[in-house]
Amino acid sequence: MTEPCDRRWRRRPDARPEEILQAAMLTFVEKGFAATRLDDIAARAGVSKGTLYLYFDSKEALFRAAVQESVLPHLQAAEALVASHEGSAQDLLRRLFLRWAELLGAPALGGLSKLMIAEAHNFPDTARFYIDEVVLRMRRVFAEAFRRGVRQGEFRDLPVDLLVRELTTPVIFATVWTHSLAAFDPQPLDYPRYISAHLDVVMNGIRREEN
Amino acid sequence: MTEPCDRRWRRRPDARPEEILQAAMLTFVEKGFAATRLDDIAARAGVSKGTLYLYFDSKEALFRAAVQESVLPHLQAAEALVASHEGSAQDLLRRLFLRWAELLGAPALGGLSKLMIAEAHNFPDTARFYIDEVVLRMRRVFAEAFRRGVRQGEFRDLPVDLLVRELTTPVIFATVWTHSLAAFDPQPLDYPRYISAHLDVVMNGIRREEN
Amino acid sequence: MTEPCDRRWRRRPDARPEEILQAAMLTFVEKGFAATRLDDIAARAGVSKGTLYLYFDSKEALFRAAVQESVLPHLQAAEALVASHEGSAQDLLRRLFLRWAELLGAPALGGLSKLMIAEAHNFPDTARFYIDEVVLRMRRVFAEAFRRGVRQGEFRDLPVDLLVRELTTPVIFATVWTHSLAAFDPQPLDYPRYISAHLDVVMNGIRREEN
Amino acid sequence: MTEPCDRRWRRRPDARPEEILQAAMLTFVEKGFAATRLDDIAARAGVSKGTLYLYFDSKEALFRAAVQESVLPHLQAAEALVASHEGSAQDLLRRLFLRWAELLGAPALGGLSKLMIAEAHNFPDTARFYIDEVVLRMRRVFAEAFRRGVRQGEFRDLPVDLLVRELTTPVIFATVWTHSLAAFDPQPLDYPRYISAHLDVVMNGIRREEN
DNA sequence: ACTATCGGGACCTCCCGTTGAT
DNA sequence: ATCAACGGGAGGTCCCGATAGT
Repeated sequence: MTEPCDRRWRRRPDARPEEILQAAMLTFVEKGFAATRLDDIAARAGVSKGTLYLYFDSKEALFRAAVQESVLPHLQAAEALVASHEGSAQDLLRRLFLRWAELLGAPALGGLSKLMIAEAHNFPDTARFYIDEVVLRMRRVFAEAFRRGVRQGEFRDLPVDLLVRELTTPVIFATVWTHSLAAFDPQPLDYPRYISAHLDVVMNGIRREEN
Repeated sequence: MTEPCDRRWRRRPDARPEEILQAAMLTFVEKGFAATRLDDIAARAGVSKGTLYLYFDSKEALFRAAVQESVLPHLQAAEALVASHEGSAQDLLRRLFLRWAELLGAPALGGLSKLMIAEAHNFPDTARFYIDEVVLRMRRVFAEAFRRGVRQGEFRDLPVDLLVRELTTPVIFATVWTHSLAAFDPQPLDYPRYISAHLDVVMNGIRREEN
Repeated sequence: MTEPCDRRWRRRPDARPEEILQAAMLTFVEKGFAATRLDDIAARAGVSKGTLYLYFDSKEALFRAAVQESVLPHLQAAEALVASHEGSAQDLLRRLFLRWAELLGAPALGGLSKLMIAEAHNFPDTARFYIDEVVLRMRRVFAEAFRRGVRQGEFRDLPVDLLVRELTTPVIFATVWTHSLAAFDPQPLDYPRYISAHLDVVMNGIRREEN
Repeated sequence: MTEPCDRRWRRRPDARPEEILQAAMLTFVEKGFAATRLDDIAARAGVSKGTLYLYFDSKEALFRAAVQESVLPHLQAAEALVASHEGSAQDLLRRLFLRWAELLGAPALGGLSKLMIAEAHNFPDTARFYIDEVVLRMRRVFAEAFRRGVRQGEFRDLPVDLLVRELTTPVIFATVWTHSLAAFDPQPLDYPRYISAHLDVVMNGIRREEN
């Protein structure tokens, strides 16, 4: 009966913080912390500048919240996948990697690496959090998948730390590049093909030759 | 009457712009464009803020000049090396790569990649310049060295573009990481060993098997 | 169906404005007009900020109402006492003074002097009201008591205006001091004793010597 | 030769801080801390708002500096007068009192009492400083003059603390009143006459009857 | 009547670019 | 050429008053 569309604003009971965080993350990724104005974030979130302060104490608090909220859910999902997976380690590693690479391909999460690289020096606390709770945690997830493959006789017994880096670093760099200089690069990167090729190389390199 | 040339305490006016550019580059790399204040740069260069405006029209002009001045000389040196080199392509490629990697290991130049990645969106013109006059130009230098090796029968005939990327990308990413999140990473990267190992892998992969 | 009158947990709506005014006065006295936030008042009154606007049009209207409401009832009581008193003028003056001093000793009314002194410049209309309807009216009450004593032969025939000031000024200042700097004064003021002593001095000074 | 008057601004090498403090004190006294805008102070001092931050870190720092700078010189002068005075204690006390009362009659210093009374609750640290370094210090100066009179047989041996309060309190209150509600009081106070009369009463009350 | 939520705007703070002066 | 001092203005922060909804 009622037509709420005409009202100047409607209450969005619980979606507001997430919408704001999403808008904040996108803008921080694009411009960096110092260059983004709260007006930008507010406009993108469709709210007023003052509204931001109903949910976050300061620009910096908003920054920290955006970083944390954008990664933690996916990390838990990745850990859950490793814990619940039954079957070959090869399959687990493939699924883990492809899902992770797909997430990093999306703007919000993909730009996060670039953002943290750019702002690490200005926000050491957040950088520490990012290293400890995102980078190292993700490395542990992949390492566990690797080790499981070794235990099950699928993979060769290689140094896990180096393997994890070998697997993840190119993806992260491709993501960073995509969200920064790729727009000006006349020799663009075909991300999906790149991901797929890289995965094949690594999987081929670690598979145990069964003769 | 006065002989200013001999006095140690007298800075040669000619050196001023370079000192300022050096200070600017270091500060921009650390904090990013928006977060660095001109007073920071001036203090680091040992001059007053007003002095900056004797040599540069604005903060942005100083940014552009710092980016350009920090790379152009080395690019010319690299191109000259390729042009003047006599001997095996293997040797040329090794020298080229190691010199380049060494330059990127130094703070001023090493942070440039991180800086451009962080600010590409805010300074599209400078990003375009960086891509065209630094990235592509460097790729051409390596590509030329590759092709020479193929012509001379030292290397296999592989797709040059991919080889160049394969060779350079890990170095750039290591540099970016070093100037950003590496300070918080408990699993640090041994840069020289990493460079050396990477070079060996690539050189081994492209060398023509002579049986 | 419902019987709201008997339920203890149900605030009587009639009391709301008074509770708000009380909270407003206490907060204004503590912090001054500009430094008190409407949220402070609302929290102290146990209501939401929006509720304030059901009873008062603006922060300034609330300020004016708080000033007026906190004094007018007592002024009427004082005038009624003078009008209805039968007996000696000495007794009237004593009772008038002690009751007045006791009122000013309470936080709500005592801080009013301080508040008006602090805000007179910012609220000339309210200051004028305060002078005309509080200060001068109170002076008239005391002056009437004085004059009655003179007429009845109890007091000497002294200039009334000066006597009123002599009687009231120290009390007002003690009140102002109590609500401001007294908290930091290592030599505190014993208010009741001070009041009593002051009254005795004045009464002694004006009493007609009957020899 | 040069006509500096036409220039948009001239450097005021050392007078700037004092000019700003003077302007700040006058504005704070008029409006209180929260209601004065830095624009007001800047305009009154004839400088830009940004210039204030060349000399003071924040609005609060400017407030504290204004309070301290406006009283400390006069306190030192008062203490020096007591230390250097030769002659009767009566003369010393008269000169001390009249000079002090004259200072409090001027707007800058006179309004300070009102300002501290109004803001004591919001700035407890500054209030403590004001009590310890201004109020108590001034009381000690007067107490010393009293005691000297007692020692020299000029004054009766009365409780010094009470005498000091008896002497100073009416002046302070008159000052406070003058800078606040006096503008609206139809029965104004003749300050010089009031000061003189009050001094006579006290001097008469403490003088030793020599029969 | 009452509250949660929000828009709008003022003010403090800070920093870029300029001016007066050496 | 160099710098201290300064104007101007933009952005973060905060709060009053208004709105949607119960």
